[in-house]
Amino acid sequence: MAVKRATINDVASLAGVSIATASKALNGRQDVRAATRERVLAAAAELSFQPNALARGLLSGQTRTVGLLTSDSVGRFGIPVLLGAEDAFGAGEMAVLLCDARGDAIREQHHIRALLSRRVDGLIVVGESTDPRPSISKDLPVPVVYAYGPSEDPADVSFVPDDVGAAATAVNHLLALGRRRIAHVTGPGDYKAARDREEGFRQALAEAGVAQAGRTLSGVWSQRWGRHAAEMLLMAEPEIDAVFCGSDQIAAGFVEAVRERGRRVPDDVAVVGYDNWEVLSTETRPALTTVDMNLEVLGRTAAQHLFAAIDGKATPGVHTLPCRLVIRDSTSPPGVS
Amino acid sequence: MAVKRATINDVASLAGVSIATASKALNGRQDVRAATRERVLAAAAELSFQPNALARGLLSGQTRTVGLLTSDSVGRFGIPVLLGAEDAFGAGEMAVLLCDARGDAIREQHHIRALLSRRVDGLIVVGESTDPRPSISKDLPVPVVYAYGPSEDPADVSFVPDDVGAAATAVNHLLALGRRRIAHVTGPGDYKAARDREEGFRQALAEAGVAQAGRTLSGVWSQRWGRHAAEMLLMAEPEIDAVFCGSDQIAAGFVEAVRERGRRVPDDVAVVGYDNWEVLSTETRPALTTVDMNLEVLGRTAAQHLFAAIDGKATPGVHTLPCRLVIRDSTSPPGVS
DNA sequence: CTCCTGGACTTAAAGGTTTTCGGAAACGTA
DNA sequence: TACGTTTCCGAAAACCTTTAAGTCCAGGAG
Repeated sequence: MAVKRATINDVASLAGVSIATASKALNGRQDVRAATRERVLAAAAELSFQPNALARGLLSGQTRTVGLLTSDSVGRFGIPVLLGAEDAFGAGEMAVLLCDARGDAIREQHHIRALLSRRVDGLIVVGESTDPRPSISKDLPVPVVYAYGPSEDPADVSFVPDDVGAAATAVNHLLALGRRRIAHVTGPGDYKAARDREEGFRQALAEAGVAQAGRTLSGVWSQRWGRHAAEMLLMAEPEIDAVFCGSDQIAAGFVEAVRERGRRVPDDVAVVGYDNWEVLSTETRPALTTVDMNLEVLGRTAAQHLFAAIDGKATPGVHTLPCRLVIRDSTSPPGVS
Repeated sequence: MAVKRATINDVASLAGVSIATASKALNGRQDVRAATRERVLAAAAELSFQPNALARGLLSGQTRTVGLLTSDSVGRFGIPVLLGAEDAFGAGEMAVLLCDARGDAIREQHHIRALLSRRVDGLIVVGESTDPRPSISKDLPVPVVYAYGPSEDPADVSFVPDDVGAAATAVNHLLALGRRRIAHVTGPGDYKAARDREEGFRQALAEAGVAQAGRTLSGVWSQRWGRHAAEMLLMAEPEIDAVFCGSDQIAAGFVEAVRERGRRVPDDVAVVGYDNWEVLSTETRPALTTVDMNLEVLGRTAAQHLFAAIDGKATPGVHTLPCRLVIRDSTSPPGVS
């Protein structure tokens, strides 16, 4: 805790010039003599002057601040997006105002008003799932970009991971390894993520002319369900040689149960997960081949697009961003290719 | 995207009063007639007027905004603290400006300047570990509170979890269950967290007059190390009946290896973890008894204390906050008390 | 010598809000 | 009527910065 903050007035006094000249010198404008500029800069340094962003914003109408509205406190998906966004912004001179609505629409409205009153230049809305969510863009004086969870309104700008494509890629990887009896274990069917991933799974199999092994098993996003599903599956369809799981949690439970049953991963059953949640995917035995949704990239892209929108150049629609298959030992053991 | 923002001037015009009167009406001040206030409020609602926080802040010198400076992008510890802080702030009308320094001192300085130029009312610094970190409070015009990772300067205000006390509580829990051959497996010794937890472990054993089973095993914070340690320990000290692990990751690996060796948890070996990282602690078999550091509470407390500091009433020093032992089946199976 | 040009600097306004202070009207009292 | 008091409202300053417009002066052209 130190002294009073210096204003440009103090700087100008100390340098013996008017505030206008001080402003010009500090902002690198033209009509100021080199010697004068030196004096002003020295004075500013001496007083450790920091221009008041409030006054500046009041005048320019731009705060160089964006609001980030999230709904999933737990942050499993929101946090990477947030980091990516913060990354893109931090590179420049933007700042991020963070708000967590805790899934409550009232609280969300409250936060939106607070952000607007702070005159943010734009808004990023991070969903807690890939299911479309109600739009908030109507009647807002600033542009909005949706990340991970898209807006229901196609006129809005949304960025989502390509779950369908990534699932297909994962299955193609299994097919390329020669697996032909591939099962699917996933989360609740009321998640769009579960439905999309199943669709990608089906598409890839259909394209290859391979039949699905057993029926899709829908449960919850937990290791427990993964274990349970593995036991059921090994009982009902003992000949399966691969499984595509809808999440790393499910996959982690699955490989554990497979091991306990005395079957080998990947030799007997290859397993692919989803999310690349490192604490799970790299710590299972064997480590999981899994889909990384590139959420940081998604967040960064959303942020960059928000810049464009602020500058008036928005490209509406739901943009799907590619995911990336991370190949580890659960499909392709070391030394085998 | 909608129309121009209304100013208090527009509201005043519409209501047929001066801006001074409009301001007083909107802020619930005294000397304005009830009928006039009604008119102003109606006008404000009609124009959906939002006072410009910049102008207000410029005048009052208070932005009702705080900066949150974090160093651990991955967010294992920072995020709950952040959420707690956001919670405490959000209840009022505060907003949080989030900055991630990525562990880089230069970037940190950069962020501090940016936050100061935005005239934040205070700063919360979230550490990535409980190891003391360099102070940034010198010569800052706003109060600073450190959360999770304390400042090196004892004149600063820091809030940290009580690792020593929590470890002792965990061990006392094991002692109360009748265990007497208790081992300790933890992370790298250059982490203060590892040293503190070991100290609590030792204190509790000493107080009970019980000897430690084997030597403390220091490794890394991973499941792999937990499994490895379990194998070594079961070999070297087969008579152990309990283990206190320095993290849930280690504990998760530990119980897994114990199970594989055919020993039962908790019947043969009781296991306590640390962190209450739910994806691990509730999904192991059996679910882990573990220490919850109450990080949300810690964040909330830090935020509340920052309020106090902004109002001029700071209480310097390192404040330790109690943790909470979450008892699950890895020490106390269902049906047994 | 006058006029113009251009450089270096200053004055003043603007941005939106709060707050102090003064003014005016209404009313009661002497 | 004159005056004091209360109640309500408006004018203007203040917060800090940027910028358009204006001032002043030296020097060059005519």
